[in-house]
Amino acid sequence: MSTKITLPEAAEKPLDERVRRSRYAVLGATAELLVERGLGGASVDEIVRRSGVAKTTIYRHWSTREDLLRDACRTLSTPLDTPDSGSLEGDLMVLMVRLARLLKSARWPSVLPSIVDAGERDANVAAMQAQHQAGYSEPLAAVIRRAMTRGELPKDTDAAVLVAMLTGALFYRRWFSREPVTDAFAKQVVRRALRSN
Amino acid sequence: MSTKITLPEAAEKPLDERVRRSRYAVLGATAELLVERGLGGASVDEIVRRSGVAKTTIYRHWSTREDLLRDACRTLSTPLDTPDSGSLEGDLMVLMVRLARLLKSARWPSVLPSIVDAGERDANVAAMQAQHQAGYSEPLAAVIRRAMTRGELPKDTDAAVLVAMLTGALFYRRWFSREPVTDAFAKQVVRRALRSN
DNA sequence: ACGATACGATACGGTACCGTACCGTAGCTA
DNA sequence: TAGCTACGGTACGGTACCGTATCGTATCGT
Repeated sequence: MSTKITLPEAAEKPLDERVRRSRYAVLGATAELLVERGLGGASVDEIVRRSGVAKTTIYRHWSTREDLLRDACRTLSTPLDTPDSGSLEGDLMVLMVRLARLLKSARWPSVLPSIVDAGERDANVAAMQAQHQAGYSEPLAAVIRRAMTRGELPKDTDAAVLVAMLTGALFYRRWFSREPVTDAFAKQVVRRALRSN
Repeated sequence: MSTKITLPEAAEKPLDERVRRSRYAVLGATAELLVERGLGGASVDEIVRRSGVAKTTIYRHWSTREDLLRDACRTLSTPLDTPDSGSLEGDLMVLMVRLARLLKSARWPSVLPSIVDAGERDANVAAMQAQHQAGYSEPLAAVIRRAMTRGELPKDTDAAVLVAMLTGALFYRRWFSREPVTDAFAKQVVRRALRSN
């Protein structure tokens, strides 16, 4: 009857040390493999080799390979918080430069194409990925909305269009044209997006 | 000594009818599979099943699976020509709407994520893909350059930035945010990109 | 009509992969 | 310290895949 946490059973158990170790090693190795070789390269046998954990044990913790990959993916994303520099241009500069750097260095971007590809033919993956993507576009949308209430942007501005142009420009360079994504480029995009608004 | 065509041996031979049929069937089935299931789904065995051509025969014409996939990919792209409506906005509207429709209907976009993913870990694929991508961005760049000589855009405009924002906005919606890519959206992007220039 | 050549069918070797069964052993917690 | 529980190793069944070998047959061009 304790009304502590009626949500899921978050951290209920003390948790056997061996379990903790195994899970940690497996998730770590899986994340590495995802980054290096994408979804297709993260085979269970390879995870066994790299983590040093027996296949039997892996299947004691995750009932299927996909379960494991899902869990491992969650460890890869880098959250993006919402700045408040006082001006729209300032906020966008910060966010876009941060995004540009994430695209060059972070682990998630190197897995993303696999996910997008899988999503092309699997609605569950697509939904999960779109939701994850929203985590990155939301800060941009937030500073844009704030600028609208401030009067920095016209009230009828379509935030989604602006977000697509900003984020899209970076993504386009990273994966499609394969040109470098520099800080300077990110800043140019912001300046052009804000011309006379 | 006939100076007809000194280039490669384009269409030199009469070509056995059986060969023509086999190649045609195999390339067709492969293209279908690429569109439906991506690179990974186009296995040789499946191509055999769908084309009705024996595996032996396939390997008589292509020495490896990758050779075959390369050939099949070439049949999938839809060329984009350069319009001349008289104004930059008109040209961009035409191009962007055309691109938006291609993204919804054409065959190539459904294979592209596979290619991008492969390119992430294979420089050859990456180069091929970037070159292919240039085929789509070049018309945009062309009308932009023309507008600069006309004085519709300042001389110091960076065409690459503009191209990335325009194309990127569409691609972003198609693959990352997974929101619809409508004609109206494409037009909004163009209008916003040209604000006060 | 005939000879060269392309074809189909089948079988195979080798690899990689997923997931399970079994069994003996190590390590944690109480 | 005693017993529960997680672990490692191996072996396995089943599938999918690539590419080759072999051999008899059909079809094309001349």
